[in-house]
Amino acid sequence: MIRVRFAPSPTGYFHVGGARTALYNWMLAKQSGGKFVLRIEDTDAERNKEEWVDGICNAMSWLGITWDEGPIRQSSRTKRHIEMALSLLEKGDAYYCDCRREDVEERNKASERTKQGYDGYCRDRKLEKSPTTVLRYKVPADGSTTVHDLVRGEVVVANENIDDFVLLKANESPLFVLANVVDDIDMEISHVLRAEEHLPNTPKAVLLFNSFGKEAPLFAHVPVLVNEKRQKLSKRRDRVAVEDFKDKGFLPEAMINYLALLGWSPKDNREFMTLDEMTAEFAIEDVGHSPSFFDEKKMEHFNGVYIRALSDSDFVGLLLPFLEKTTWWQGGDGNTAKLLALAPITKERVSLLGQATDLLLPVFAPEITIDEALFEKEVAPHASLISQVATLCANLDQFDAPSIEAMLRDLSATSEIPLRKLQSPIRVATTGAKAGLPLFELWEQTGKATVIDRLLASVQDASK
RNA sequence: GGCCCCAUCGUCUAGCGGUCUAGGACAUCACCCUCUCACGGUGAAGACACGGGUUCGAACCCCGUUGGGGCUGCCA
Repeated sequence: MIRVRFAPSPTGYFHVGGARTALYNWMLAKQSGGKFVLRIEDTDAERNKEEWVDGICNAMSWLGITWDEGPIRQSSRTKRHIEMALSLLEKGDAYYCDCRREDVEERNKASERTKQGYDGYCRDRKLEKSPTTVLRYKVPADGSTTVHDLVRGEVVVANENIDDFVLLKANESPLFVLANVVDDIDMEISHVLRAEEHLPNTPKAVLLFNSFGKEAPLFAHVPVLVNEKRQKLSKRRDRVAVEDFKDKGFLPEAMINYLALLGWSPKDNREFMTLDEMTAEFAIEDVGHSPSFFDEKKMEHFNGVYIRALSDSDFVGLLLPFLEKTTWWQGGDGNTAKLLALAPITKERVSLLGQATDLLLPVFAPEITIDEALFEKEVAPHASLISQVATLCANLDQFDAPSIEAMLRDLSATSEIPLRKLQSPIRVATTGAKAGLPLFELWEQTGKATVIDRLLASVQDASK
C-alpha cells in the first residue's frame, strides 16, 4: 500500500510550488488506493505560526487536495524524536559537540580545507551532554551513500562530502532530517515525493534509515518551480500564494490542471484533463528533470477555458462573491435573473472571475462614470445621433435585444452609418467604456428607462 | 569555494537511435467571423546550448565545455 506524506512547514502562505508537490503526492497515492498524510513540520518553534497551518489546510481543501491522516504536528512528537536520537548515541552513531559556528569557520580557514561545513572536531572527544552541546550524527568516514530516486535515478554521494549534521539542538529540540526520518518510519511512508531542493540532504536521511535498521522509502525529487529569473519560487520574493489566485477568480480545477502539467504530461500530450483523468495516467517516472517556469498567463488561459465550460448557474454562483465585494451590487432575485441571462455572453469574455464585475457594472450600478477624454472623443461629437437614438428607444414597445438590434440596424441603414461606427458613441454614453458586453443584450438587461436616461444625460453634458 | 541536479521555440512541453524539412499549447503577429470587446477558425514567425566521440545513422547514448539552478544553519 502506497503511503505518502506532504510535509509543509508553516512559515508562510501556501504557494503554487507546494500545491504542485501536494498534488503529485495526492495523485500518486490515489491512483492505487493509497493514503495521503498531511504532516506539519513545525519543529522550529521560532519560525512557525499556527495561522499558517490554517492557511495551508484551507488552500489545500479549496484545491480539492484532501488528506486521509493529519494534519499531524511534528512538534507533538518531540519526545519520540529525542528518544530515537539518543538510541543513535547509544549505538555509537552520534556524539555531542560544543563547537560554535565561528570556531568551525576559523578552523576551516586555517586548514585551507576546501569544504566549509562542520569538520568533525568533536567526533572522538566523548563529550557529555550539556546545555551548550548539540548531538551530531557520525557520518561514516569512507564509502558512499546512494539515493534511489524515481525521477533522478541513482544519486551517489561520497560520505566524505557529507558533514556530521546536527540531530538535536543544544535545547534538545530535534532538527529537520531527524524528525523527518523518524516520522517517515513511524508513519510507514512508502514514497517520499518532494521538491528537488531536498535532494542534497537525502543522503543524510538514507544514512539515518540505515542506522535505525530500516529500509529507506522510495524517493522522488521533482524539479522546483521557478520565477521569470529562473530562481526557485520564494514565498517572500514572489507573489504566488494559492489564496491570492483564488481571490483573483481562478477556479481550483483550472489551477490543478495547469499545475499538474508543470513537469508532467500525459502520453498523448493533451492539456485539458480532469483530476480523475490525471490521477489515472500520472506516472512519477514521467516527471521531467528540469525546473519549470510558473506562467500565470498560461494558467489564466486554462482558467478561461474552465470558466467557459461552466453552466450558467454555476458561473453565476461563483460570481456572486465577487459582485458582493463591489459597492454597487444590490442582489435580489431580479438581479440574479438578469445575471443568469447575461452569463453566456459574460463567460466568454473573462479569463478570471474577478474580471466580470467591470463588464457587468453598467447593467447593475446605478451610476456610471465616463472618462472625460473618452467622452470628448467618442460621445460629444455625436450628440444629435445619440439624441436620435434616445427617441427611437422611447418609441420601442419591446425593449429586448432583437428589437434594439432591429432599431439600430434600421437607423444604420437610413443614416448610412455602419453599425460598428454607430454603436460606439451610444456604448460609451451608456456604459462608460469603449468595449464590453454586446450592446443589445446589455441594454435589454440595463432597462429602457436607464438607457434613455444615460443617453439624454450625455446629450446634456455634450452641450455644456 | 565544495557537493548535487539540470539543459528542445520567449514559456510549458512531445520526442525515449532512423517515421524530425522537430509536433502541440500559451504568448506574439496577420487574416477570417463579427454591433465593440471577446470567443471561435485559419495561417505566420519561433528551438534541439557548444565541442568531441559511439553508430551505417543522434534532439535522443557517452565524455567534456559552457550556461542555469539547488544545497552548503543549533531553517525546512
